[in-house]
Amino acid sequence: MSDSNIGGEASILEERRRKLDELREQNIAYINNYIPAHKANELHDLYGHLSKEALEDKKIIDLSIAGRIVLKRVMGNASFVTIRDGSGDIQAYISKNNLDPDLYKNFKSWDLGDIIGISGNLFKTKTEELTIEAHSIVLITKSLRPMPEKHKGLADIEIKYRQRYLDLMSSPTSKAVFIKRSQIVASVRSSMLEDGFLEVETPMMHSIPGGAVAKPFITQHNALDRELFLRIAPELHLKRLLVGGFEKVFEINRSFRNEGLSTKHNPEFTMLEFYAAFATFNGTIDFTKNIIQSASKAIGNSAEIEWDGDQIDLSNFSTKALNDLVLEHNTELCAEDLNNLEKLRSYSQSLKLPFKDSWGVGKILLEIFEKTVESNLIQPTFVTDYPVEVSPLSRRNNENPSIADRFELFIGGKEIANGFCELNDPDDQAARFQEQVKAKADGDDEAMGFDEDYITALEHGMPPAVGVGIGIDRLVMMLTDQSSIKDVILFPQLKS
RNA sequence: GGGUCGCUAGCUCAGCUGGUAGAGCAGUUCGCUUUUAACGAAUUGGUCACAGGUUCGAAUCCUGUGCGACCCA
Repeated sequence: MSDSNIGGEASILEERRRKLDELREQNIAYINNYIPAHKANELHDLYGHLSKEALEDKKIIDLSIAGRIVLKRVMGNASFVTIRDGSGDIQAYISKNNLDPDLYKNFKSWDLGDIIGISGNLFKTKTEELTIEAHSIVLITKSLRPMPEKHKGLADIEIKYRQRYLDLMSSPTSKAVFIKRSQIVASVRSSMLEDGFLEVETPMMHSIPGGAVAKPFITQHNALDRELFLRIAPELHLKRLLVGGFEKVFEINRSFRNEGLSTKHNPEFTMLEFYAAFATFNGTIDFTKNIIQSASKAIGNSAEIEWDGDQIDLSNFSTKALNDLVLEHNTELCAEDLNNLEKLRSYSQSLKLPFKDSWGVGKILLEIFEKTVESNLIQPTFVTDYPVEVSPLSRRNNENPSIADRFELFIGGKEIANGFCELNDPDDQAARFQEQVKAKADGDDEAMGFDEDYITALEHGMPPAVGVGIGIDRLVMMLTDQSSIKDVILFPQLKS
């Protein structure tokens, strides 16, 4: 023990190592053959409702559980410990009377964080708490480092993310979010499968980044001596599958975008994308709504949820055209202004929006929409009639070729889904790629490249189709009332 | 990139207009056989993020750096 730090961190660790050394000497360190027969919550579910007397009459004996000591109350010759396993917490009563006296003495030196096994009988204390009366106990895994503070838990947000296991072991509410995330993904997946979609996996390493407007990560394939890009979206590969004859496909997996970190953006994030041939635009809007409602139900939410202080009614989705919303939230503009480039330019400058000479009416309109409308769309709203200019992969509307058959879903002021009728005219698609290439040359590093192979695929004929992308991380944030994406991703990207 | 706030014991946090560092938890020791953040007694533990400056004297005031959080772009 170092003289300079008696009682400090070093001595805390040394004290626990000393205890471990004793276990090693007795050959009982890190034992590997303890298989508990029960889980904490299973016992609560089966017996929690019984009264103290009824439980005594039932004589529930020979139970065993294993988990981490999270609370410990020693009273001379008897003690209570709270054990946390994968399912939850349960209390155990450990009395010297029921154990070898030396074992009880050893038990008193066991620490918070140690993983132990307990077997015995079930009873209720005089305050009616379900408790295991221990007849044998065993220290399964010694913990050499102290757990987070037992009342307040982890306050250091960086440790919470970098050492997520500490957060999970000490915060049941944090753990619950990730359980719900899993249930949401499972629900989304079963919505897709039940509707006859085929789950597929397409490449994450692309030769040409495409399918979205974003900066890619660049990586290097050594043997091929070639640059590759981490995908920014799976879209173009999924649509190649429509050409191949799969009519309903989906993928739930990671995409990567090389942008800053924020409470709403993680560089790697999870998306659902699905494509259905011969589907209708309105039917797809309806299906998207159902996916979200089912996922919310799957984690036990009611129709009304709270997100970031907003009350959101998930039973009521509305549909509005983008132009109507822009007019509604910008009373200085009239309908004719929305086709007037000069008017829109001066208006967007008055809002101090970014601006480029190359931008047409559509792009400026979208900037105005994002600035003045988006954050107001608290209740679920499908926004339709997007400009073609900002929808390089969408089919043109039959009546109005300057708008796309496209929708975006906003809830809580945030974009949750993006869907559109897919462009399957290879010549139109080639022209749109050409415009993207030009924008890239003009310095737009988010613009797409020209994907010749994809054009070839379209030339073979892609059936008319509708496709949708749903940001799973944001969906989980919404359904679990989290305001930071870092709280729904187990190991979020952090600075440095 | 700009602004605001933070960094004190292993953990969670106090520490006022400058006077030389505190509590709770955890640890250690003792007592206690139905506790509930168990309790009671004692005790250990600090390069006050780092580097300068002002001052007789700096955790505290000033400057810079690092790390982090939030807001804005």
